[in-house]
Parts: sequence; structure tokens; C-alpha cells
Amino acid sequence: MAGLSPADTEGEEGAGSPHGRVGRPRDDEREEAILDAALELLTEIGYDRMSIGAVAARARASKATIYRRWQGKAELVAAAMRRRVDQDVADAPDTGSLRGDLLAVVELMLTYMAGVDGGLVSGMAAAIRSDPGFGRLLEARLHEPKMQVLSAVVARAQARGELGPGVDPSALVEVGPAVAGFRLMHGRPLDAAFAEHLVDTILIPLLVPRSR
Amino acid sequence: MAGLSPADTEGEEGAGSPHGRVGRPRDDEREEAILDAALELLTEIGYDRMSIGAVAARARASKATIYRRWQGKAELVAAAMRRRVDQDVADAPDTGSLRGDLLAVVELMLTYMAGVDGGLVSGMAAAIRSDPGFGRLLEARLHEPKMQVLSAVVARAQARGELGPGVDPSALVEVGPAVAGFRLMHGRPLDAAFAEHLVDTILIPLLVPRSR
Amino acid sequence: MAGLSPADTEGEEGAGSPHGRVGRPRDDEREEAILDAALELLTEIGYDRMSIGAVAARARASKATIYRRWQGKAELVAAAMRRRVDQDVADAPDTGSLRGDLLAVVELMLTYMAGVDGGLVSGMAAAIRSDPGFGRLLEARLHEPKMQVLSAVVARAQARGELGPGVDPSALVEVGPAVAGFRLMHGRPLDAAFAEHLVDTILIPLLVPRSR
Amino acid sequence: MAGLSPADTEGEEGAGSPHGRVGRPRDDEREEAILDAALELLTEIGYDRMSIGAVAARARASKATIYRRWQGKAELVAAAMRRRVDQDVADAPDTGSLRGDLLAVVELMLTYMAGVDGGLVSGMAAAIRSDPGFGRLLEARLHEPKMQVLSAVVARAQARGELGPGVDPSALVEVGPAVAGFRLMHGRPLDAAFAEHLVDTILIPLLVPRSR
DNA sequence: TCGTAATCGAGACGGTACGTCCGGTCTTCCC
DNA sequence: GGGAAGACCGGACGTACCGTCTCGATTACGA
Repeated sequence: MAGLSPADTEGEEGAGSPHGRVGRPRDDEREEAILDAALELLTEIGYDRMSIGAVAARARASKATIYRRWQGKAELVAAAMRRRVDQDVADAPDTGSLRGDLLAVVELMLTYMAGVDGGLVSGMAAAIRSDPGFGRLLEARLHEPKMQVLSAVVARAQARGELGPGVDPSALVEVGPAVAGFRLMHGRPLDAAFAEHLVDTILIPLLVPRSR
Repeated sequence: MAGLSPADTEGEEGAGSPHGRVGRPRDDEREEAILDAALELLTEIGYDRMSIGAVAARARASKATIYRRWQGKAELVAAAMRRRVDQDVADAPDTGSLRGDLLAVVELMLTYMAGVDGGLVSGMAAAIRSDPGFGRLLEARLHEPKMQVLSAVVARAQARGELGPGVDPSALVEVGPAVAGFRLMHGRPLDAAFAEHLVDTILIPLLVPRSR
Repeated sequence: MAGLSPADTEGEEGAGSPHGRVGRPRDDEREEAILDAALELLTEIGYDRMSIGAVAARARASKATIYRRWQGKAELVAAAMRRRVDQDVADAPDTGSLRGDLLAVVELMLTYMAGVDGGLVSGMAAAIRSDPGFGRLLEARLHEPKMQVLSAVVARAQARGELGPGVDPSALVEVGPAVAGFRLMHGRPLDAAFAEHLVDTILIPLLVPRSR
Repeated sequence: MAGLSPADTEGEEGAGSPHGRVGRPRDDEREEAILDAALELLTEIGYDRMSIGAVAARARASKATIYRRWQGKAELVAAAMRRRVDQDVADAPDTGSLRGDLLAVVELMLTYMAGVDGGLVSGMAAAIRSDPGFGRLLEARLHEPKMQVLSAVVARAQARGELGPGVDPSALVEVGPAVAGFRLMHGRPLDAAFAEHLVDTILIPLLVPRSR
């Protein structure tokens, strides 16, 4: 597990540790300021052009303070992105139909992803490359809330009778973000037309029972 | 700044060209050697650790020769990847069933993508960021051959009676590579189990007629 | 109020100090090592073929450390030569006669200059060009010790009765190094024959009283 | 005239040479244009900052044409300076006294040298270093005309009875330019006061018979 | 209340890569 | 063949950044 900051590995630090807990403790406020600054620069100018020095300057911190906490640029970026990943889709409005619900969820997701496209994509790629566990973590963090939302959407559709029993929303979570992300990566816009296309041509066909 | 190569300013090549075609012409062989070297290094050590100097050394070129042609690292990498994009899926064996054909195609594609994962993913991200047109070009180049292959697969399935008329393979091309790419990006393997999952849970449901 | 930077608490600082002295101070030992390395390379291979990179490597320093202190090659060389200028003729043996004393001094000086001829001459020219004050400094630094030595020589000659009172040794200092330097610059050797020629034909005639 | 261009070293080029004199002959006008351009740049920006490319551009020549004639930058500069050396002191007015004649000659020489100081000094040093024979040649070329002028001055002084027979003007030629050049090199001006100082304190004492 | 041991901002340090420029050579087309 | 134009390799230039270090100045905690 490479990308963990020393603080993460401390765990229980019983009183029997070699020389107790002495000295000035770390200032958690610095950590937040640094990660905020990193995230800002990442979106503004992208991974390559972002320098540790610039992060330090923006956070009014010193480079040493950054390197005391993270191994390097990739780890810093990974940590910064982890913070951003936690706030996500969250709420799923009930629009009265499966298609309406899906459209709402998809549009929420697309809005979120479109805001990301600046420099975060390259930062993501780099962070994943430097920290193999980060990719899985990222997926897990993103996967679960989406599963909850879509499970609710599916349950409501089943209650309405739009869907039969035994429908698994996991394929939606696997396919939706992938297709949108790929499209974003290829420089095409994530607009309302694409949302409709995604819902009608891909997501709904994956849900409805097949006449076989 | 002088970053503009003469070629960039040429525009119309009529008799009225500013200063005629004089001097030693550029050596196309150098260009190829440089792009080959860049591609090799990209796969070996990845985008970040690849240096222009190393590319120049491997191609037995000088850095000036590289900078005469491309603005910087990202543009060089974009050019290098453009060359690689041309060879792709190519052939689609007739296995006697839709599922067999799709599995064959998917496994071919996954093999190809898995070979890419080394450093090319990060290079891809950087190249796309630096060259907005590159994303679309990449998609177009990759899209068409896959469409041809899958159109043939679908046509054979229709001839067999496995599929009805009016089935559009374009959704397959949109979904398959995206899901595989996303999975690769998240650090999970593109193995045979995933190929089966992709075909059975996602691709075939998208093709079969639905009881709407 | 945790976040106060040291600067906030400074209050009145000496009127001249631009911004308090913070951060790691420069390491004077590096400066010496760099100047020594520069001087070595200068004598070995001359100004043109000496590169900043080579100086850095020999001093086990980084180029940045050099450029942090000096504007460029010429300034570095000027600084390096300033150090060398301080050790000079030093001692003047009493040989019992004016001619003997002058010969001794001249031969000492010629030996020193001949050791210089390698690359220092070109370095000198470049340093003077880049740093107009350096020329005057150089002259001043070289002038004074020679004046002291030759004043002593003249005083001894006066005590012996070889010279009358009121003889000024400054012309010797003005003429001797100039003639030797010019000869060196023209590629002719500074040998014992030249030393005798210089003393007998030029220096002594400048000292002895004229029968006018 | 007899400029020692590379052409001079070709020797007799009889009809028996391997494949005769074929092709377009060299254009002497190019040579002059190149040397003029080199001299201009040398005085304007000095040896180090002068580039062969800039010389070629100013002479509307190609770098190949330069390298066809001279080995490299130092040789080019040496050749350029050789041309400038040929016009020199030239005429020696008869002012009616030894001191007046010397002052006139010295002031002429100083005017000439002061015009040189720009970049030619460093060029001189470099040229001498690269071409050991150049130093001697330079000295010889400069020596002879000065000897002629000063011999005439001395002869006139002898005719007037200001000097006795057997006075050798060679020391003047050895000392005068050296002292002036050294002073110039040290950044001090070659003004009228210095001319008087040089004549009265150094040159005349070297000429007048001494009471030995 | 003090000393100790850590943290903090600042910035010098050794390295490495950057992108530019120059020295010399070679190639293409025109004379 | 000479000449202008300019691409080519090699290598130095001066800049920027990385990750480490050394300062002096703050903090907490433990003696």
C-alpha cells in the first residue's frame, strides 16, 4: 500500500512507544489548505503544469510541510482527489417514471463529470498510475452511492410495474459512467442530447426484460 | 519564441509562397525514427518519465530536430500515438454463433487494450489534453474498423436467425470499449471472465429485441 | 492566532533590510568550491571551452547554485579571477645590486604570468569586458604589492648609492607588467633572456638619472 | 593586397592537378563581405556573442561559404582582424621638436586603439589563442610601420641635436603600445593627459642618453 | 517553568529535464 | 564545381521543478 501518508499507518499508538508523543503536533488545518490548493491548481492548469511549489505557495505552506505528509506529487494528487470523490450524486428525485428518474440521475452525473474535465482527467490517470490501489478505491467510492441511487430508482420502477422482479441495476453503474467518461475523454460534450441517448439507447435496453 | 516551424506558416502552397522552397528539405526518415523512439519509450516507462532527450538519443536525433517539428512533449506523443492507432481489430472469425463471434471480437480487443496499458494510458490522457482534436480523431479512427467488424457479426447473426432485422451495432461500439477502458483505468484485469461478463450481461442484452 | 508568519511579528527592523532574513542561508563553502573549480578549468582548457556544467560537476554543485550567485559565465570567471589576484609577488630578495634585485623581481613576475597564460588570458579579457569595474580592480590589486616590492628595491639601491634621491618606482610598475603581458599575448616566451632585456633596456633606463 | 588568405596556401596550381580547375571559381567579393560583416559584429557585440550565423546573415552569405574558407570562428576572426591591422599610424608630422613629434605619434596611436576597445580586445585574445602564429604576425605587422615612423622621428631629433647618435627607437615600439594597451585593458581612458604622461615619463627617458 | 522535540515558513541545495541557440556538417536546388 | 538556404547532430545555455536539507521561529508536552 504505497500511497498512504504516515499518519494513516500510525494506528493505535500505545503509551509504550519509544519516546512518547512529544513535540509540536501536526496542524490539520494545513493539510486541508494544501489539498484545497492542489485541487484548485489541478482543475485550473492540469497535472503536468501543476508544481508542488505552486501548491505550497497557494496554501501559504512550505514544500517541506507537503513532503512531510505525502511521498510526492502523485500521492498528493491522489489524496486531493479522494476528498473530492466523497461528495457525489446523493439524491434521486422521483419523477414518476423510470425514464424520468434515469434522465435525472444521468444529468446529475454528467454535470458533475463535465465540471471535472479541466485537468482532473490527466491527474486521475497519473494518480492511478502511481498508486495502483487508488484506481480500485476510486471505483469503490464512486460505485456504492451510485448503486444506492439506482437501486432506489429500479425499486420505484418495479413498484410502478414498469420493471419486473429480478432486475439488477449493477450493469447501469458499470456502463453509464464508462460511456460518459469515454465520451468526455474523446473531447465530445456531455449535453442533454447525450443524456437522452444514453438513457434510451443504452440504459433502458439493459434493464427491460428480453422477449426471449 | 520561434516555435513555429515553416510548415506551420505555409498555408496556401501556390506560386506565391513567401520564400520559395529552398534549402535542405526535412528528412521524413528522421520523423519516423523519432516517433518510433517516442512510442517505445512511452510503453516502456510511461509519459511522465519519458524525456525528450531520451527520445532524441534513442532516435539518434538532436533535440532541435524534434522541436523543429513539434511544439513539445505532448504534441510529440500525440503524433506518435496517431501512428499506432491505425492498426486495429482487423479480422472477425465466424464461430457459428452470435455469442461466439462477440466473444472472439471482445477478446481480441481486450488483448490489444491490455497491451496498451503500460504507459500509453497516461500518454493518451496528456495527448488528448494538449490536442483537443486528437480525442475526436482517436475515436474516429478506432470507431470505424470496429463498426465494420461488428456489422459483419450482426449480419451473420441475422442470417442465422439469431437476430431480427433493424438491429444497430453502433451501441456495441459505444459501450464495449468504454466499459473495458474504464475497467482498465481502474486497475482491474481484462481477463476472459470479464470478456464473458461483457458479452453476456451487456452486449447481447443491447442487441436482442426487447418486449416494449 | 496560529497562522502568523514570522514576518508579522517583526515590527521595526533595521531601516535598510528589505525583507527579514529567512530561509536557509547560502553556504559560503559552496561558493569557494565553485570558484576553485572554475579557476582550475579556466587554466586547463580556457574560457571558451569551459562550460558552467563542467564547473558545477567539478565542484559537486548544481548549475542552479551557480546561477543563483552569478549572472553567467563571464561574471563567474570574473569572481574566480578576483580570488586569484590576491596572492602575488610577495617577497623581494636582497641580491646586493639594483640590477640583481630587479632581475629577481622580474623573473618572479614572469614565472607567475607564464603560469597564467593557459586559458586565463582569454578569461581575463572576457571578465573585463563583462565587468567594467573588474579591470580597475584588477589593476589596483596587482599594482599595490608590486609598488611595495619595487619601492623597497629602489630604497635599497639608494642606500647603496646606485640611485640618487627622488626616484619614483611607479613607472616600473606601469611598464614592466605591460611589456611582459603584451609579449605573452603575442605568443612569445617570457624567458630569462627577455627578463634581462626588460631590466637592462627598459627598466634601468627609466630609473637612472638623466645627464641632462 | 597580400592578405594571407587560405588561397595563398594553395601554392602553384599547375595544369597537372588531378582534375584541373573545374567548376565555378570562388567569389572574392564574398570573402570581403564576410570579413567586413565579421569585423562589424565583433566591434558591436564582441567575440562570444558573435555567431557565425549572424555573420553569414549580415554578409548575405551561407554558413557553408564561410566554413569553406576558414576552419572556424577563431580563424574567421583572425582573418578579419588581419585586414584591419594593415591601415595604421601611416604619417608622422614634423612638429619641430622631439617631444612634439612623439606626442603627435602617440595621440594618433591612442585614437586608433581607443576605437578598438569595443569587442576587438576579446576577439584578439581568442584569435591569438586559436592561432599561435597570429600573435607573432600581429606584432610584426604592427611593429614595422611604427618602427618606420619612430625611426624618422628619432632621425629628425638627431638632426636637430636633441638626441645623440646610436639611439635605438625599438624600445619605444616595445613599450608604448604595451603600456597603452594594458591601460585600455584595465578600463582606463586613453586621453591627452595619458599621452603626455607616456611621452614625458616613459618614452623620452628611454631615449635620452644616460649618465652611466 | 522550563527544556525537549516536534512542526512551521522560507529558501538553498544537488539533480534532472526543459526548450533555445550555436558550431560545424551535409543536402538540395540554382547558377 | 560555387553559392544561398536551411536541416541535421551534438552539446552548452539559462530556467524551472523535484525532493532534501538547513535555518530560525513557534508550539505542545513532560519534567
